[in-house]
Amino acid sequence: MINITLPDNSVKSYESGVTALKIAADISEGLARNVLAAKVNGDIWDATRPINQDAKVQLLTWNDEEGKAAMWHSSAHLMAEAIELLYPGTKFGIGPDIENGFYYDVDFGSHDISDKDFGKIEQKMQELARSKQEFSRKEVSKQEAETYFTNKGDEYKLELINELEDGQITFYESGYFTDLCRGPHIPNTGVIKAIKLLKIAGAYWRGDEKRKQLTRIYGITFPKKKELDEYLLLLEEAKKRDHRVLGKELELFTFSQNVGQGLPLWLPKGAQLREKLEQYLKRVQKDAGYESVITPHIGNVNLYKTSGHFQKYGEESFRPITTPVEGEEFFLKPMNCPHHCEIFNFKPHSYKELPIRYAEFGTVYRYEQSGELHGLTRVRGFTQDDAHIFCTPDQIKSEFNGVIDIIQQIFKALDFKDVLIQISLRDPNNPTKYIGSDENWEKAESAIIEVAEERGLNAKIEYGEAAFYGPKMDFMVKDAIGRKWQLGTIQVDYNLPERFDLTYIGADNEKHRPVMIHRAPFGSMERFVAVLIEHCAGNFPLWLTPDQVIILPISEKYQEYAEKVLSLLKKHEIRSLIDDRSEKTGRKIRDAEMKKIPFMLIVGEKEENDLTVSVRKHGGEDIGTLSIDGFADHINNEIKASLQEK
RNA sequence: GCCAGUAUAGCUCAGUUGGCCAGAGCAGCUGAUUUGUAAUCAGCUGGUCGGGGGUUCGAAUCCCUCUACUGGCUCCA
Repeated sequence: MINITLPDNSVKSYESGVTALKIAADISEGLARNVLAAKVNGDIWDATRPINQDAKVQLLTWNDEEGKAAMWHSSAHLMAEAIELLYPGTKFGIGPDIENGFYYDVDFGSHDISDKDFGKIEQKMQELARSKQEFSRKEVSKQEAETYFTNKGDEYKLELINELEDGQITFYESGYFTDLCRGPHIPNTGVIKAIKLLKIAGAYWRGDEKRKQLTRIYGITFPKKKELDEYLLLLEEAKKRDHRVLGKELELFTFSQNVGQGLPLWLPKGAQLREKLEQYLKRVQKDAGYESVITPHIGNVNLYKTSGHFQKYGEESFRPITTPVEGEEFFLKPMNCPHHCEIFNFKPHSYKELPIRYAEFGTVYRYEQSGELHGLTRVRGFTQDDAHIFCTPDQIKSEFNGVIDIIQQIFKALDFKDVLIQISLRDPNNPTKYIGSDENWEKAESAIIEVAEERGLNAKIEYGEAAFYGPKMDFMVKDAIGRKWQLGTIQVDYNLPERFDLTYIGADNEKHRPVMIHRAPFGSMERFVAVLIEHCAGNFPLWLTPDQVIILPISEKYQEYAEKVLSLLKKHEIRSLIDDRSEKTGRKIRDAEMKKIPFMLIVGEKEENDLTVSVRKHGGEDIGTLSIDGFADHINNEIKASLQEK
């Protein structure tokens, strides 16, 4: 007999070999039907796997992340089985569960597959699911595993097996399909009720560009049809927040084939918004001890040879600009740092001056691969809210703190709540690929980690993700459909100070090497605005929105009064406009609502006589009638409050 | 760059298996209307069907190619 401890700490005694499924059945029949997997002493197991010793057991259902994962992973197998039946000879790569659903990488061989084939595959999956195929786990020797897939002729699985240790290999069999798999899986496919294949894409085998590209099919499944419908509706809704859609609707930015791929054109309203953001950050930075610098958009190719960027990126950049002078070449600047290094080198520096902080909204150009371009989030010409801090190694920690203050202030002001923070450190297994002394790296890495701990940041540490020149901390925010985009970044750099021979004179009257910190709280104006649009669905904070107020005269008779209101609001620095079309008020309100203008001021006879405005907020809230100055105070107080409480 | 898909008016989209001068709604323009909290009415303008090449008596529709866009992969100083 063994003791099973359940999450409520109750202990039950069972025969050795009991399964989570059996335990569930003892609690209730319904639970047994819904149990997808189980956590056994912290590991996720099949609900059907025998438990042979005392264990803590937690039953996992669709309501648990791990339960969903087991279901989706099992769905990947189900899809593979359907594909194998429909397209004999297909070879399989890997098929994991992901955040929303699953995928499987497959090599269809001579079959041509597109999304037009989804219906057929879904149908087959449906059919197989209904037959309630059970997943059976089997431990196999490396030899057996190799024999199986050699016979099957699947070189991908053989490659995976080759990297596994004998004694650790398991197969899962369901219906006609046997896969190399660690598991766990759901008891049977019967719980998979709703199936949707979502997208098809090429994916390099093992993520290696030089290897064969397999066909990746993404899908998602649910235990109820209704949940699938809800999920698809959610996706539809998310698409309405897409910054490319809203950017067009709200006239913020556009692209032109004539100008070029990935080169955004900011329309007046977008430019207005961007300027507000820039002004906001400039003020914050001034308070934080930054100095503005301005540098040109191009630089002599030798500058980038010094920085090392030419050697690393020259080939895949915009081609150099030539001049009438033989052999003279310039590069469009792909980053601002080399220019700022030259500014630092303008004169000798004392340790007493450090840290020096040079800030510039610097526009840079990078020839990104065409397939990488994406709205405003990935472009070829963009403006970084860049700054470079030159400091001593001992100042890294306090400078990091200062930059994080700025980033958090910004994210708060714009109401970004789900910010993922990543700390990228050296790969401990590959210490030679980094520049800079161990001592300095050690100092910087521990400073970053300490800062994160002291501030209680929920930061994820990634080893091996550091740049060759230094560790970094990145701030990421998700877009409407859950893609992560890096916005703020703070990077330590030991490389450029070396290459540009940057020095300062220390208290010992000797030359010392400063450390350089690159940082950009927004990341780039383009990407930040894109994510901001998706985040607020185009309903920008009042202080930021291009048009704050629209004045709606009831009829032409009140046009003059409307203009008077406009000019008074202008004096209060409130951005307003008048809808002077010969339309009914209802129509003007509707259009203003769709333009997402925060305040609508309806003016007619009453208002003109009393020198007031009737205020309607975006969304329909009626503020009532206010004097013009009263309204101006109202709006300015609202702005002040929203920026202060942050 | 790679895989798959898409491209019709400023926007959103129709356009059957190739067949007369390519359609709608919205936007725009003109006129009427003078309007009180989410669409007033009428008329009009607007497209070399992404570019180029081909097949055909005939191409928006089929084929090739280029370009751009979408979803992924890879990349991201």
